[in-house]
Amino acid sequence: MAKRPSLGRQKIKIAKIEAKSHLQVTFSKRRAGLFKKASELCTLCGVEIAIIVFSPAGKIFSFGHPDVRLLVDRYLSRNSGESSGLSPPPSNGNGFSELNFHLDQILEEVEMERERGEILDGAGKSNGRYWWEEPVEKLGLQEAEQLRDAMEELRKNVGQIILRFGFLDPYNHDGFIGCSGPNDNLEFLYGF
Amino acid sequence: MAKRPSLGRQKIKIAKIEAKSHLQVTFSKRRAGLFKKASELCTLCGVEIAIIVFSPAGKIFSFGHPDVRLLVDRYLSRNSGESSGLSPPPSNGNGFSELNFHLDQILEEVEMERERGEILDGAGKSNGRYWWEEPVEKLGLQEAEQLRDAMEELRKNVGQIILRFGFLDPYNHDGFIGCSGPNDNLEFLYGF
DNA sequence: TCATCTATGTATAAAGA
DNA sequence: TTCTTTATACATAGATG
Repeated sequence: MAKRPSLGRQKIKIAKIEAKSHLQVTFSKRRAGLFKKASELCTLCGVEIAIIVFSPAGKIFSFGHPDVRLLVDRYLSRNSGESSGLSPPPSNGNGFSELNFHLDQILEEVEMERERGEILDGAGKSNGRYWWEEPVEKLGLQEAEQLRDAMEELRKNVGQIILRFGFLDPYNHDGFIGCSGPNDNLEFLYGF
Repeated sequence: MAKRPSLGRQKIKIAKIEAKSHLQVTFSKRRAGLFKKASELCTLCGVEIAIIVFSPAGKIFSFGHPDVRLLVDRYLSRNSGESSGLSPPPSNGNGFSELNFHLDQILEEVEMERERGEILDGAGKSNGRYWWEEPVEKLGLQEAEQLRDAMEELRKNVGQIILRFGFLDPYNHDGFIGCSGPNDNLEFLYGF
């Protein structure tokens, strides 16, 4: 009788998981599950959702539809009447600033994808500072190169639009309006 | 074989619910479920989570452990600082799904800008559903048209990339991986 | 609207590859 | 270790009060 190939899902107590390897697995699974649920809720009910998760090491994972910062800023402005001062959108008083910020978001996304491709291109080196960091990438090299090229093309396209409208400081090629500087993409390539 | 008192849970397609009463019920249930999942993740893994939900009517629901405002401020300071990274994308453990979601976000942004142009085109009737509708009147019509065209071009560009990599179901123009399109004004009427 | 019930879909804890 | 598999816990669609 009864030699089970698996015990199946076991009931667990909702309390802090102490075993680190176990915690890491659970975190990854449940984080994915949480984001999926949020995504479904967005689609089913036509709502907008932002989720921000800080790991114990202070790393950030976020989900946002249509955009985390957009929703966060709206949340702050709703709850404090005026802009809280912590909220990024620079107010130039002409309406362009918000649009500017918005496009900045797009550019950031594109830039991240482009850099992602570059990272994939070169031998990805893990910084490995934390025990939960997972050094993995599933994209094949060829796919990564294609993606990088496609993203580069897209980025140029966005850049033209932005330049056309004068959204960027012409003297600062790295500096986008809202945020600037290269981002640390390693965080999002490796878990937690 | 007695008659079943209930059919039990039925499988549903993840697409926008059109029936308003049904939508309301689903929203309430799944919102509660989402917050519960977040709560469990906080406890199990010792992470900090903030969730902000905007209903189509603009009503805000939020979850935060330890506190939404605290986490939001931290998130913004992280992302505004010159040294630290930008917001990481949602991490599903699958590289492609992450990328897919990212491109979805980009598409979403572009789509919003495109609609912005259209709204501006058709004589400024602002119903205040989106953040950008307030300052929008300050944009000149000519600028708006330029923007619309540029965004349309960009959108096509993104679409090509996505199709090239097969990220989207070519037969389903609404169903992106992460989230679906922007809200219609239908549920705008319902108070949730 | 809001809670409850039931049957079933889905997420996931553990173990295996 | 990362990905699958398995069995089960949990979430929830639809009906009902």
